[in-house]
Order: sequence, then structure tokens, then C-alpha cells
Amino acid sequence: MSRILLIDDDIELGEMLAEYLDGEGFEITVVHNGHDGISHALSGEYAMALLDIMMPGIGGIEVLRQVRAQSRMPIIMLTAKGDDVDRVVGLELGADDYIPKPYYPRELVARIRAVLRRADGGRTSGIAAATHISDRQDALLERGLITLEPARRFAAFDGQEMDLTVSEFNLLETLMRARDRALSKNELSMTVLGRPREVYDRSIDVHMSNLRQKLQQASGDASLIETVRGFGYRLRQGS
Amino acid sequence: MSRILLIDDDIELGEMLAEYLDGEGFEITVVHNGHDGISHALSGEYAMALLDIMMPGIGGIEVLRQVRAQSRMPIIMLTAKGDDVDRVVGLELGADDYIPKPYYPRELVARIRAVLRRADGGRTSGIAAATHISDRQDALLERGLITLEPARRFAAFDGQEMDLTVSEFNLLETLMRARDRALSKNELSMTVLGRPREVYDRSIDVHMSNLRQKLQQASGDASLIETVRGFGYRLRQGS
DNA sequence: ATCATGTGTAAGGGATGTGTAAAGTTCGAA
DNA sequence: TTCGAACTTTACACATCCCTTACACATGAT
Repeated sequence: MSRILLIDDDIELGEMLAEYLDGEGFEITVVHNGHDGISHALSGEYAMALLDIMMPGIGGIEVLRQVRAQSRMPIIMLTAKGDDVDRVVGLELGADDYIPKPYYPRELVARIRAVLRRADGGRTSGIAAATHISDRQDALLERGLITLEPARRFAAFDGQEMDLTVSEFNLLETLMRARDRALSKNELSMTVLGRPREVYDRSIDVHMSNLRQKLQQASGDASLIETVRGFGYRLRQGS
Repeated sequence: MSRILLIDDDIELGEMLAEYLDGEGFEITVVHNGHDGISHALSGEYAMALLDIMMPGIGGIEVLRQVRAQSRMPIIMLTAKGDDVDRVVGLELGADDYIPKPYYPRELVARIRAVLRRADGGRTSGIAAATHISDRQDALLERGLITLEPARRFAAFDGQEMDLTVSEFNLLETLMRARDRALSKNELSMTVLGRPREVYDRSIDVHMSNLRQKLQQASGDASLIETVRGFGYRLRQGS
């Protein structure tokens, strides 16, 4: 599978992301500063790089410049909120895409796939690939009577549309993709909220509670989502 | 690899573009005025041409006319933001595509590939050509009562022409090409404005607001474009 | 039974997202 | 140079969400 280089000084976030991407079938290497980033990127061992713009020392833009001087490898820039970035510089230097933080890992994966597909020989027209956040396989998710169309951000139970918030939607999508595998709260926080779970963080619990209520309202069934005490949650195997 | 002729008076931009396209595997020659553009284009040495509309001296439209008098080579027009598009009816003279500046380089690459593929004689392999979303060959786009003719930059609702700005047109075109898929603001910013969305960037919202007003004025229906909170927008499934 | 820890969830207020008018800016045209 | 259209930015009202807190209840260990 594709080897990916992640250049980001946020160690905790980097690990989380690496873990998640690993689960998606990518092989991730993380480095935490621009200098290592450049040398790794130019080693030729990676199919592409994810590059944080804001880093102490050699910043992302400078890394991009130096890598581009010798390589056309695909690079996706990660930009944190509040970054004051000269976007044009990034574009001119040939970044392949930009993703604003906090990003939802699903979207990140979709973009990675799009970039890799494009780099693969350009058989597919680029802008279309980039425009398509979701792959064909993502067009429709079904578990039991629950239907999700991530591309449309549409959710329904037995044909009846459910009005979900972003977090609830992401939560349900993540649970459905995991099928009947249990997900830890930490994993859910990373995937759903785009951040690691903190110490007395009850956010996932609260979102889960709200999602359960909406699900029950639509389905009448209160037990679609099971609690795994001391760990997390799991979607009951549909039908 | 394909030899491409770039006709653009902006020297700096031309160099940057040439470099980028070179990295994408194209061989680029740049000329900076219409006169040279015509003679190079007619030399028969290029697979296609990128032609800036706004140039001092012999303008892009005139170049297009003169080249078309003797050649059917593929030509993509580059137009600066704010160009009065009504005067660009010269597209009917046979330009193969139209790309607004500032454009995202990879979008340009995608369109170049699309045009070349088409010019190839349709003996293209596999997936691509016909079905692809970003192929600008569609003379006509229809969703419900909305009609778009990208080549002419013409938009109408139920036969009644709508007067849209470049951004509004691009926005509507992008939404229509996505069918009922939801598009994130970031995606829209890249496709419509040619740049990543910045932190407190409300441009897309404002253009969307304006577009909605014009759409409602023409249709009476305020709900053609749906907001997907925390994500972006989507066109309501047409009839 | 008691305690420590985990979970469900209501509620409040701060944070964030959205719509849109209006002011500011840019840039080509006259 | 001035003018004007289109675009961007700012501002503010309003809607909605989400995080935190708080507390009741559940669970498991001792």
C-alpha cells in the first residue's frame, strides 16, 4: 500500500492521524520538523506527503519550496485555523491540495486518494477527482434500515430523513463504516471531531446521547447503538 | 509528450505556469503577444494552445479568429477575473474551453488533458472522456428548469435569461455539475475562485447569497440551493 | 453495603455558522 | 484620470451547535 509522509510538529495529533490512516490501509511515517521532512520527502520512499504549514523552525512553505526544487511528488498542505498564509505562494509552488484544520479524517482520506489517483498516471481528470470528496464506494452506506449518503450529507431511517448535526452525522457515519466493530471514545473523538479526546471530555458521550435520541425517534428502537463500558460504542449489527 | 503553446503577456505568470506544466509532463513554449502567438500556433508544432484573452495589441479574440481561419487545433481561453464576458462571445468562434483566472493549476491541467483527449479522436482508453464531470464539452447543462451553456456563459431559468457575474456563473455551474452532491465551501472556493478558502473568508457565502437572490427572482423558488450547515451547499435535486 | 469509576442526559452559555447589507478595494474601460 | 462593475471584507443580527457542568444512576471491586 501507499507510503505516506506526515510532516507535522503536533506529536499527539500526528500519532492519532497515523493510527487512523493506518486503519485506512496507508503506511504512515511521521516526522516533526521541517528539516527531517525535507530529507524524508526527497528520499523517494513516499508516494506523497502531508505537510503542516505552521511549524517552528523551517516552516511548511519553505519545506514545500525545497522539496519542489527537486521533486514533483504530490503534497497536500494542512493549514490550521488562524494561520496567516500566503496561499498564492503555496499554489505557485505546486501544492496539490489544501485542507484546513480541523479536518475530518474522512475528507482527508478522500483527498489523499484523489491526489494519489491523479499522480498515478493522470488517467482521470484532475479537477473531477479533487471535486469528488467521496469515492463511488461511499455513495451509499446501509446498515439495517439506516441509510447514509455521505456525498449528499443525507441520513435516513427507513426512508425517513433524519436531521443530524455535523457531529451526529460524522458519528453515525463512523459507526456504520466500522460495521459491528466497537470504537473507542478516543478513536471517535479523532474521527468525528478531528481532535484527540481530553481528560474529562464528555463531548462524544453527549453527541452519542443526542444521536441516540434522534435515532430512536425515527426508529422506535433504543438499542441500535450499544455501549461498551470502559471503552466506547458499537453499532448493533443490522439485520 | 504534448507540446503546448502558451500565449500570455503576463511574463511572470507565464514562467510560473510553464514550470508547473513542465512538471506535469507537458512541453511548454511561451510567447508574450498576439502576433507571435498566431505564427507559432500556425506552425503546426503544437498539440494545443492556451490563449489569454486580455493582451495589449492583438487581443486574444483576434488571435483566435486568425488561427481558426486556418486551423482546428484545440485552444483554451484564459480570462481574467472581471472580464466582461458578454464580449467573449468570440468563444463561438471555436474555443474549446474557457478558464477563468485565477485558476487552480491542477484544474488547468485537468482541462488540458480533457481537451487533448477529445482532440485525440475519441480513441481514448477506458473510463474517461464521455462520462466525466469536468469535461467542458457539454454544450448544455440542465437541472430542473435551470439551463446553463458554459461555452456561451449563458444562464437561464425556464427560458428566461439570468444575468450572472463570473463568480455566480461558476458557482452555479459547479453546483449543477455536482448534481445533488453537497460541496464544501473549501471545494467551492477552489473551483469557483481558484484559491483555498481562508479563515474568515465569506466570499463564497456572499456570492451564494447573490446567486440565490437572482435565482429566486427568476424562479420564485427560494429553496433551489440548500445550505448544509457546517459544510457547504448543494443544489436541490431537480424535478 | 460502600466506594470508585463510568455513563446518560438536561441545561446554560459561549462559540461558531449563516444571511445579507453596506463599505472598501481592485482593475479594466472609457 | 475617473468611473463603474465585480469582488472582497466588514459588520451585525440571528440561528444553531457544542462544550461544559452537574447530578442521577449503573457497574464492578472490595
